[in-house]
Amino acid sequence: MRRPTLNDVAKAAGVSYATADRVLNNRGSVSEKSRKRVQQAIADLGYVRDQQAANLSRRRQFHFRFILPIGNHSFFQALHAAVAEEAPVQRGDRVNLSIVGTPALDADAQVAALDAVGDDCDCVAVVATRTERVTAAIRALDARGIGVITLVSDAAPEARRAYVGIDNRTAGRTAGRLMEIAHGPRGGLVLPIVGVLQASDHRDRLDGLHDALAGTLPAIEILPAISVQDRADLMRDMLPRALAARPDISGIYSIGAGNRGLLEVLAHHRGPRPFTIVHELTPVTREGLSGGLFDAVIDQKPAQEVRRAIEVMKAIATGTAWRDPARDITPAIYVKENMPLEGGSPTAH
Amino acid sequence: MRRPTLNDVAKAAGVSYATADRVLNNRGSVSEKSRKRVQQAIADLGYVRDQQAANLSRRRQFHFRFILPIGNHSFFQALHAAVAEEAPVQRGDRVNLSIVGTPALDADAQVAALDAVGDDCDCVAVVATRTERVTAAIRALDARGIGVITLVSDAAPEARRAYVGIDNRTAGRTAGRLMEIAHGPRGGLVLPIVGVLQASDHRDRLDGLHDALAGTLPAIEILPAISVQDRADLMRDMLPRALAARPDISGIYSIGAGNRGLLEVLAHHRGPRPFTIVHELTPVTREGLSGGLFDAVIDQKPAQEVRRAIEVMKAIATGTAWRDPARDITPAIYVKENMPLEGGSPTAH
DNA sequence: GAGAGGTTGATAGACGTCAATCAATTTTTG
DNA sequence: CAAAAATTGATTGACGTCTATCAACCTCTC
Repeated sequence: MRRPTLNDVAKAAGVSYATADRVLNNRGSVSEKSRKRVQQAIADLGYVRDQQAANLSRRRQFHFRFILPIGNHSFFQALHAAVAEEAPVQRGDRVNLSIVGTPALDADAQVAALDAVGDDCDCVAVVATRTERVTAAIRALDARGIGVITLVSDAAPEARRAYVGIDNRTAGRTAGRLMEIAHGPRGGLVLPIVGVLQASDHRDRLDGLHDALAGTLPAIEILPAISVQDRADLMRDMLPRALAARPDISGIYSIGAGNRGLLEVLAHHRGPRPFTIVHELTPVTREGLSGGLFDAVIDQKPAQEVRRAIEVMKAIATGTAWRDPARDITPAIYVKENMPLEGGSPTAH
Repeated sequence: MRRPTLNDVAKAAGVSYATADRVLNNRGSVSEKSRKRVQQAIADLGYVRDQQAANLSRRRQFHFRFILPIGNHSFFQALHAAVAEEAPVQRGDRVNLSIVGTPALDADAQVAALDAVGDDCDCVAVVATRTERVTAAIRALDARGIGVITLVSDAAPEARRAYVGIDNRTAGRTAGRLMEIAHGPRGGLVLPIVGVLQASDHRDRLDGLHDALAGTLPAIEILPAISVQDRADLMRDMLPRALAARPDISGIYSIGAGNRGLLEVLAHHRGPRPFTIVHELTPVTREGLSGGLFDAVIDQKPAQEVRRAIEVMKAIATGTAWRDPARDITPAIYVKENMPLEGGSPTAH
């Protein structure tokens, strides 16, 4: 009934504990014969190393660092909160999380944060911009034996060990598909709103939108994107003019932040309301959904991403295999009805 | 740098290890003064019990049993596969999973499986039908000190410790919202297809659909549901007649299984294709999405549910708090574009 | 057949916690 | 104030693995 220990394996193989250990952790020298017998015994008994005892004995502590943008975007705040919420839980499992904030979009700050990572750190997760310097800093860390994964935005695909986050082009295509569904057999005109077009994730989403709507018949046209710098005030300023200029706008795809402004503009909008898709489930976008001013939210589920990132980092640190995060991290679609409950604290018992 | 141990706490509190231990695990008798000082020291040092060492010492093994329906539905197979896939991973963490299959919808078999659970089992997850007998069996297990959670279908809400799965009424409402989006300013006629209406989850989804479409203007009407017993052959048989009887059907909501048949019927359907929503991401529904015959899939992400279930069971077994699963388990909406990649094996390195 | 090198067995002390025991001390009670 | 009860300290042996050391053995080679 009890699960087999390495001692059981050794007995079954007819060798000493020491030899079984040498095979398991391949150290020392072992004859081919003994190796075979031990491996056979492991297979026969279905032995699985007790990770917890192993970690204890190795006095293995994991130290993972998250380098996250700071800013007043709710999304970054949610990401930050997700990491902070995991920290105490993970501590009980010998995993220590630390967070360093950098100003959003500031590559130099990101590089500095990467360079500042100490040698006691096992793995780093960074939300970075795609820059030569950042790539170099990631490579430098890797050379020091510290794996780096990218989070949310896949900067430095050549240097990072893994990327945990959605594919933004896919997200844009998804938005396009929803637009198409909403337009049905009619044509239409979609206004994309970005933060800055230089941001690769915004560009990717926009490209995805174009992918999805290319060749729809009757045509759903896409206006040139307006850029509001992720700021609600600019949204309040620029969007009404865009809407006035083209009263036939039938869809809005808000690619970045500043959705508080979008919400207000839509609330005062006269005439048929454009079908509106926004990104990230935040207090504002929740409000938009439940109030019926936003129709769909495309979300990347930051809490889930953080948990996934920790899993991958553990795998990297222990040298075990991991599942490709791209497999299960896809943009989620929320409408009013399937929006998850907010917050919620642990249920006692 | 090193994280504090209980020994450090004891020293800081100026008491012996034994006393600190008595406070931590509240056993034995401790004076109020000592208790205060130890708790203060715990807070000061930020001590967190090392779960892994604790489990090791307690020689704590968890045994969790999954009682799952067997059947040729891809969804059940996916659920089964998800548990099987987690098993070896969890073993390394002292968690042993076992699976027992029961014929779908067979309450007696479920009761038998519940009754057969041994005392070495710490917690049970069951996909059960809602029946008095099942509820009684769950209560009996609980009385023996074995917690039971329900999975996928919330049978026995009064007796189970937790429910891990989507709210089916919410799922139905979500489908209704998508129908509304797809119909835009036009009215329409939706045909719901259920397995058996007696199944409470199917009934809930249908109710949800009615919730969401009640009062739409212009009206989206809902036909009486046809029942295909979750069988593709009945689907092939009954659906074409239903479609022929009402050529103005503009939407199909397939609530249960048998979608292979639906796919074939739609492939041969003449005239404008109804907007089609199905449940569960399976090989068939994937095929339907990518081929453009299905428009949306509502999925409950069985793999994620299984992981969540294990987390909750661990919490129940250790007596710690858990987050309400309802918080993050909501029906997912997939369209062609955001459908996750299938399968995928671990990535080495 | 002596020495070198490869292989094996036995053993021991961590790691942090649990669970238990026993003696010593303090506090409470009658 | 003595006896009883409550509290405390000190210690010990698990749990399963890691890591290291040392002696013993085997198989070559020169």
